Amino acid sequence: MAGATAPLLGLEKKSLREQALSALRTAITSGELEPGRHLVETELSDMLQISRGTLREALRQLEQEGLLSAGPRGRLSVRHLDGKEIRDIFAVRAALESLAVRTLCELPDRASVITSLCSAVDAMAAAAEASLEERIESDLEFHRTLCRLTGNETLLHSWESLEGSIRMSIMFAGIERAVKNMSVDRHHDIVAAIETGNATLARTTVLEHMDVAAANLVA
Amino acid sequence: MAGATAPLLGLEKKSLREQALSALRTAITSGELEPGRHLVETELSDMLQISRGTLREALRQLEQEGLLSAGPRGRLSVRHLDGKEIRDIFAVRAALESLAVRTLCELPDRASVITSLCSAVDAMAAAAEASLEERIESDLEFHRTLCRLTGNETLLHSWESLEGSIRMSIMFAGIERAVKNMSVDRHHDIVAAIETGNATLARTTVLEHMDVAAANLVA
DNA sequence: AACACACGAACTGTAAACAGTTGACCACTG
DNA sequence: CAGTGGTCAACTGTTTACAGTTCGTGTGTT
Repeated sequence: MAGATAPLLGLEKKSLREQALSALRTAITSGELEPGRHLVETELSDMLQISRGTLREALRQLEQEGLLSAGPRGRLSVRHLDGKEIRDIFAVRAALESLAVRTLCELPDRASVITSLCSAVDAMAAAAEASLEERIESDLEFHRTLCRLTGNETLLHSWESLEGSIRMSIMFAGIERAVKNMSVDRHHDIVAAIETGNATLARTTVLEHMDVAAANLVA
Repeated sequence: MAGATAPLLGLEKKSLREQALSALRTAITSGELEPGRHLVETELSDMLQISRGTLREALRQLEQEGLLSAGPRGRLSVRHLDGKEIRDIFAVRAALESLAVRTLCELPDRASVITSLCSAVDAMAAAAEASLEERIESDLEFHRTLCRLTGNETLLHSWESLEGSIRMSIMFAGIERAVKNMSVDRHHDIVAAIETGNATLARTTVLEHMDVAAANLVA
């Protein structure tokens, strides 16, 4: 997804490392691996049916994504988030997304951008009655799209580096609380603000959205 | 540096992986490994005197830091930056540091923060006549301190993830150009803005600083 | 009963070997 | 001479084995 090879054919053969990465990410952000839990390399490599070397590469990546925290002797454990950290994460997220909308506002032709964003909002609306997980996915997809459309690869990459932490925040706070932030209207406001081209307005809208989201999560 | 073990004693025994990481980072950001160059694992592991397994862990991290880009079949090469990417990187950096100063402005007791920042500026002043490399270091140290003092670990981590890219930008543009941004006055302005507690002013000061910096680099 | 020491299990750090795939070079053929 | 098929070397993905370190545990002594 990051700097991936173009899948010329629909077939995309993922390496074992990537499979392990996805599996672990899911396990952590779903709470299957509870926060604070100590991870034993041999245990995991047995569980995932891969060798330790391969596993360690994946663990390094998760560590950098902030899903794991390193203990005294290189011992890894699932990161534990408290309220302050969640607020911190959302503050950084707000800064990034605020840059995103500002950039989008300054774009010469916003028409195609608006179109893409609208379809993302529509996807959210369509998922409104779906499972909680799917609603979260469509919400994150909207915000990721916000970053992607800027064409700023660094911005997108930074946001994606934060995505794991965001998911952990949601998991930690409980999905029910998180879904309160998924209002379609609220997201439509963001798109509308971008459409006007008023960077200040767009920025304010995003910052408020994030403030509310963080407040809902830690409340 | 990131989530490192507390070095209870001054002695910090770095693992081979961390040593390799530093060595590679230095080699890349110094231009010793020129942009676009293909990296061969066996070659590097020979050069660094470490095994491939250990090396690969370090490479994953560098990849995530944006210093390496992945080619067709997992082949890594040193990332090549163009003008747009440099501007993009500095836009993200600006967003992060702007959050930093805003946070610092809202801090209850800014006195100790100001003290720390002043000593960082003093360090820059002291290095004003030193080598170009040292001036760059003290400059980056100042900005890193900005993020660290907020107490927002996520912010600091995000900034550090970007640090490699920032160094590459500097290298790519040529150190001589980069040093133009190192004016002590300019940094003192930032500290002064924080001292007033005026978040808007502080933010503006940082954004301008970054704009100028990016402009100098790609000019 | 408390302390000291030694043994042992559990893990991480590191190295070396194996397997599979791709791309290039070269000979052979129409 | 162009095109084709095949062999070979280079690299990455992955696994297995080994070394070193730390922490707990149990035993023996005072």
